[in-house]
Amino acid sequence: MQPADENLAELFWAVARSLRHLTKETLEPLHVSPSHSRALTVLLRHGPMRPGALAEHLRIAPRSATEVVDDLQQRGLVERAPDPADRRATLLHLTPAGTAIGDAIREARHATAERFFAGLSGVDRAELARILRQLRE
Amino acid sequence: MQPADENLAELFWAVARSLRHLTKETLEPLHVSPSHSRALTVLLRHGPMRPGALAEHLRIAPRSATEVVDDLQQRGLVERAPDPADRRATLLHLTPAGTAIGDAIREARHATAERFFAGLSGVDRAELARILRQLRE
DNA sequence: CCTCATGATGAGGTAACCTCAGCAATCTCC
DNA sequence: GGAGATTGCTGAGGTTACCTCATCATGAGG
Repeated sequence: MQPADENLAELFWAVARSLRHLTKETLEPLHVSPSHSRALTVLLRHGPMRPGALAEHLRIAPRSATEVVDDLQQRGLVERAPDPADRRATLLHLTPAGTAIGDAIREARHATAERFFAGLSGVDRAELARILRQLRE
Repeated sequence: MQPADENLAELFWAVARSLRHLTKETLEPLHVSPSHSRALTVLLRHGPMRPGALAEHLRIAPRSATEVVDDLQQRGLVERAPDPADRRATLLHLTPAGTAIGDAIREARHATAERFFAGLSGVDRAELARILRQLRE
């Protein structure tokens, strides 16, 4: 029964690919790249934070977060403010425009998930969630 | 019950991330990048083909396939031969070294899948496969 | 107050893609 | 049996999303 496992992994990646494409499609009209949308989502969810913390959330190097923030700031979606607790640090916070886009991203993602998993029965969704949760450990 | 769907997508991505990391780890000792390993796998599976066909399999632009082939050829894993059927075209085929690495990749992938899905019962694996197949349409 | 750690960033690099342009070879169709 | 469009590959050059290493200011502990 070994070969089934390789197929399971392949199946998984095939599904991941569709979901990624669908998500990308949904996010396209908002004109945000995947990496930017991830950053905005983190900031929306967890509130103002330092670039270093953002990097941790995104699992990228601190230097790379700087770059993402540069882009986002240039587009007027986030702002850098001095951190009152530490004069080396800066605090990132969303501008109103950034919050708006963040909300739109959240909604778009939600709609995508809805559409993607629509073919599944309620029972199957629950099953899938249970199994995935187990795989995540 | 809407929010469950967003969680489902997130869960899915979390699991995808673990699987990707595990796979990367397993493939590391072979010193092949993900994109190279994908190309080798395709060639191993489907035999000699033109760069254009390889590009289709990998879902990348033909020009990008040329690049992958350049790297692989430089490492002595694939060779370009003229296509007897069309003098514009070239046929790619694996060298013995390329075949060896391809086999090693296949085995490593298999072992990874085995390890990753080991925590699931046989029933759950079947369930997961069934649901994923449905999502893939 | 000196040393070492930490937060951010400048400089420069890489992998894996892309488009566009150009050159052969082939195919189409009159 | 060409003229013209099409196909197959690749050179040139660009983009995205990362990376490491060096630098500079600030902060914390002996």
